[in-house]
Amino acid sequence: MAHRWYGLRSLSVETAGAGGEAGTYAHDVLAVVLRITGAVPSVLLWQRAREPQAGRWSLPGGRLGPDEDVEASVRRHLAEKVDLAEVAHVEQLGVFSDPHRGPAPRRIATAFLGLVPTDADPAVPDDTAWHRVDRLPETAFDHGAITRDGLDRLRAKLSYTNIGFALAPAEFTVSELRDLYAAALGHRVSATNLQRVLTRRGVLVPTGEIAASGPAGGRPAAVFRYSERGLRVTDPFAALRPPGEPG
Amino acid sequence: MAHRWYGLRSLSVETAGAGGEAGTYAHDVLAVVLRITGAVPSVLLWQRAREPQAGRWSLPGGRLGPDEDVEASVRRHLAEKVDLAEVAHVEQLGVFSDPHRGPAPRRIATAFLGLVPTDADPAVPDDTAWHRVDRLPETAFDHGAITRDGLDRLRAKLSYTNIGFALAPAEFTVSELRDLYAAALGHRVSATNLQRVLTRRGVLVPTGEIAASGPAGGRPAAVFRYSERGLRVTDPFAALRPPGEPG
DNA sequence: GTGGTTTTCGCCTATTGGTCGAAAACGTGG
DNA sequence: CCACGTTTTCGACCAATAGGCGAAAACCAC
Repeated sequence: MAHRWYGLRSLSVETAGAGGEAGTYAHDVLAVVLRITGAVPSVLLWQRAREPQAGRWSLPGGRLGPDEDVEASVRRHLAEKVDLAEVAHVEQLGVFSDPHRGPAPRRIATAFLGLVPTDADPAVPDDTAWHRVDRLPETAFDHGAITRDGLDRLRAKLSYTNIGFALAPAEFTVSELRDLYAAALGHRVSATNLQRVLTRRGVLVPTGEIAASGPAGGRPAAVFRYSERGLRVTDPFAALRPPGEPG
Repeated sequence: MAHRWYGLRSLSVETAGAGGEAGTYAHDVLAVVLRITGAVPSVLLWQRAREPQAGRWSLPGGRLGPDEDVEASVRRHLAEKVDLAEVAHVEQLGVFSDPHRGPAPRRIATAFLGLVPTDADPAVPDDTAWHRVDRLPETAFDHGAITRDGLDRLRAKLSYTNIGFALAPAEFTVSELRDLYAAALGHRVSATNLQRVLTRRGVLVPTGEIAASGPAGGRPAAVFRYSERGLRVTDPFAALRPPGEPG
């Protein structure tokens, strides 16, 4: 029978060297913090000063503390690298647990995705910098793969949620938002379509203001904002919805 | 500065009682294994024989071993409760890490969703049984909430992926599939629409065979199967896709 | 064969998304 | 001050998807 261990205080009392008691593991939290810079997303990385992997770049994070859950922990560790108030959205990506994802002793990591609006440019410590995701430096451990997972998650959610609120400034024109989406998605985006889709879904609302016209002339653009500042799934998204309900 | 600990072999050498070395935690894997039984989904649970929470019902799972990642681990533990060959799909749900989700010493859990087709009726140990999700017994720890998370994930994915392949038999009629979807989603489903949507997406293909007609007469139904036995996202699902590409 | 039952298929409509081009509203330079 | 380029906005049109409904098809039982 299995599960005998459950509820036992200590199955094994041998001390497994410096790695902690057998069957327990250090648990880390990591954050893929993304921000649109110019025409591409960038990720927040810090450079390791010492072994292992000295000189390589790591995702922000740290060890899970005894009195916090993983989300509280990642927020605590993030606060050491950026102003938490600038991180507009945080969600869990998943667990990375390959026994050989780093040197012994083994570490388990729960990864998160964090998003920072373009108009925020938080100060960062000396060892920390934004790196374009299309030109990542040498990353430590599996942090490159985790970064790609985070970017994939962002791209997927841009199309069926209002997650753009966490990348955009509080107010913006449709053109600015188009550039933002194009940078995040990695392909051109139609401003016409973007505006229609997002307003029809109710995620974008006009403020009524008109932006000062750009440097090269042209018709001044209307100012919009996201109707909600928390994550919401907005796609109809459900073929086979309950009969009689609107799409 | 943070992250000093990273790379240090042992930050603290004090032994934190029976809970393992300070800063390390036992890591469990848990599985929400669902199967459509009759008109509602059921979840595989086993009844705890001893404290803590003796008599309550738990999700299958167990402790993460030193040489396996969480997915390998959950498969290994599941094999003690059901024939793994009957579990058609496994995916990660997320981490549950509330410091008070169970009695001390603290345990972290990575939860998975597992799906078993209706035509499989795997033998289970004496302490283990299927329970309708609308009539859950008293569950241990946070396993009730985790079960709900698993069910939510299944319902969401039914509408925009081919995940039904993991619930349905290898071959089936549209009516059987409609009943399956209705049970999983908890509301009526139109057979007309189900067939049209799933075939247009290419997830359902007719085998060419005709099922023996049912007990009450009626036109014999065509037999279908899923075109693919692995998970694939099938919804167009991307407003704002690259220009010039088909929807 | 007649009636009841179940499945299947063809129309019709509504909604969503994509493309295109015209009109609106600005600045600039002659 | 007026023609021109530029950018934004809006409407028209088209394609694809999804839902609803009812007729036709194919079976069983009597």
